[in-house]
Amino acid sequence: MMSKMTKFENHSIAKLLRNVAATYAITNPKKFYFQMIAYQKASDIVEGMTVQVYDLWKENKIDQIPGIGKTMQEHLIELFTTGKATHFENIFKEVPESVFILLDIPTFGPKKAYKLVKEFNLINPKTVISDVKNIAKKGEIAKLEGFGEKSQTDIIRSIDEFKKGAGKTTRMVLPYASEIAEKLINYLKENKDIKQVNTLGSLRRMRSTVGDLDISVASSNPKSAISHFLAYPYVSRKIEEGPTTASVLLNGGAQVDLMVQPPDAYGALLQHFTGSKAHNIKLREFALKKNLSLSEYGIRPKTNKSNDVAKHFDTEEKFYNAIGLDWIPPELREDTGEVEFASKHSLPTLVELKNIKGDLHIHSSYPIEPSHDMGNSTMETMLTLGKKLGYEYIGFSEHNPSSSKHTKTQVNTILKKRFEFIEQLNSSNKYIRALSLLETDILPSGKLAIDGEAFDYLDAILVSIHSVFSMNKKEMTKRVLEGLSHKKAKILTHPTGRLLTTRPGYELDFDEIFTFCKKFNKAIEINSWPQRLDLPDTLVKEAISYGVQFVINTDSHDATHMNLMKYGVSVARRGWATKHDILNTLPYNKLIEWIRN
DNA sequence: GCCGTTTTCGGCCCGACTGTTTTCAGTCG
Repeated sequence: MMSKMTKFENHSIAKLLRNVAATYAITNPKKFYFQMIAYQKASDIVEGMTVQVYDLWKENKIDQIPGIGKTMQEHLIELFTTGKATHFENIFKEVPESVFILLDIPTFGPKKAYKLVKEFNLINPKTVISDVKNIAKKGEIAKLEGFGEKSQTDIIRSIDEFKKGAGKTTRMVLPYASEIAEKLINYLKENKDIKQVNTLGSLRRMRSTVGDLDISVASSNPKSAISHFLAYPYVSRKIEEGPTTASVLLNGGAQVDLMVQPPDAYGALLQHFTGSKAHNIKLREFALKKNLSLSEYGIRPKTNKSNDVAKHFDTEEKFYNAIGLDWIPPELREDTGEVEFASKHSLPTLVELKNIKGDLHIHSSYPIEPSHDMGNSTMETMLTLGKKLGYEYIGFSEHNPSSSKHTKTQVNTILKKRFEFIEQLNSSNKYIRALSLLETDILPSGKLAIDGEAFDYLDAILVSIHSVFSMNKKEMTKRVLEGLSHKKAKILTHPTGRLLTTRPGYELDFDEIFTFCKKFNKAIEINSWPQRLDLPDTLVKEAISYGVQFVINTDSHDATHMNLMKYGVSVARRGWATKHDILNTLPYNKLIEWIRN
């Protein structure tokens, strides 16, 4: 089962499309130049999607992916239907499979990979990587035209680093990347020549996972800024160094790219390296229609003479305004319509961390004898921190008491005692309200893990899937909707069940889920836990189009986790959510109306 | 191969850095 699933996952489809582009690059790059670009672009798009192309096809929505036109759709449909795409198989005949294996190694592109495979006849895909390394060690590669001693040692090092896991496809979860970046930024700020430091790239756009760390620096003395950067104690190796850029590998394996510009031209730099690539291409095409050419240096008129000096901008706002656009929040820069909205001055006002008035998914250390993991911090500690964060309410949502280890009467007794304890907390604390909630398992049957009297001690429940992930889409959707049907079930937590970099998620029919939630006034959770960030941003955007509302929660199991809220907010922002889409931006009296109705 | 506020034909973002060259090709973002 797994092998078939894997074959149709986005990552595999992206790799397939990338291989098509590579084949064109090898066989006839002049004739197939624009096909090559089109396939590479399509590959990037698929790699970045959080919805599965395969699912879109099953829902008859495969024609809704920008960058994948009629021809590619036909090939993919053939692939999904029959297991192979004839056109792709035919063109792959021109290139040994081992070439595609080498493409996963950083610094290996189509030309280099093909040349090595061809010259040394390395046609075994299972051994090709070690074969290349052995040949390099023997000194054979340096003898080839276009290669030399330096590139030969670079090849050996690239392979070694790749084997250690520093590949093109390894990504870090956002909060982890943010932490590494913050340390580096604090270090960079120690230098007098560095006026301003920013995160760029997917880190600034707050994507759920981040590949390289991109950092920009405003400085009138780039040389000093770059040498300070290269002297960072945690650098394991310099990758490259130029007058305005430098790249290094850190000890932990993360790559950092640094860009420097003087303060008066800093706006264009920020814009360019924040990306995304697709956003920048859209932006430049938009500007070209106004006869303007954009680059990381600024804006110049599009003429045949290349000696025009680019007009500089100190801020990003001025850069966007100069081409007739409103400033676009980084989270929206994915080429999903933001340029059109900015040109019509109709971008949404995105929800912000400061709009959040409470957190409804908190696991305290209250002895509830739960079915799953329990929290580390007391309710009192978490309420105190909640007040510090400016919250009006905290919802305690421990896992339901384990049903295998307790009788119904015991469960009722535990929940009753907990309810009285929470009431007592509320009577002695007028600054922040505590709600009695419960993260309740939806059992494979669709039944909830508690019933009857237990509900009398709960303001509402959050429902979730914690077992038997392998059900098919239809069964799983039925299971979730049945659980969500209970009058007190108000929030569906971490709806896809994905764990970033670990496991995909279970299958759900989100058309049905969203329609149901809208009809019965149920909310969907945006879970801020670093490995979850679930519901994913693209599904958030889709849910909003159904009119579904959200609650952004941290799923804290410790008081320190309560600070993760900003990452959940970033998911909402990437899904184009305003504060009106987020229920826990409501003040307590409004929120409790929704909870109780 | 994709796409549409000059277009269903005729365009397709813009530049940095490295290594191998002696003016450029390859890779990357």
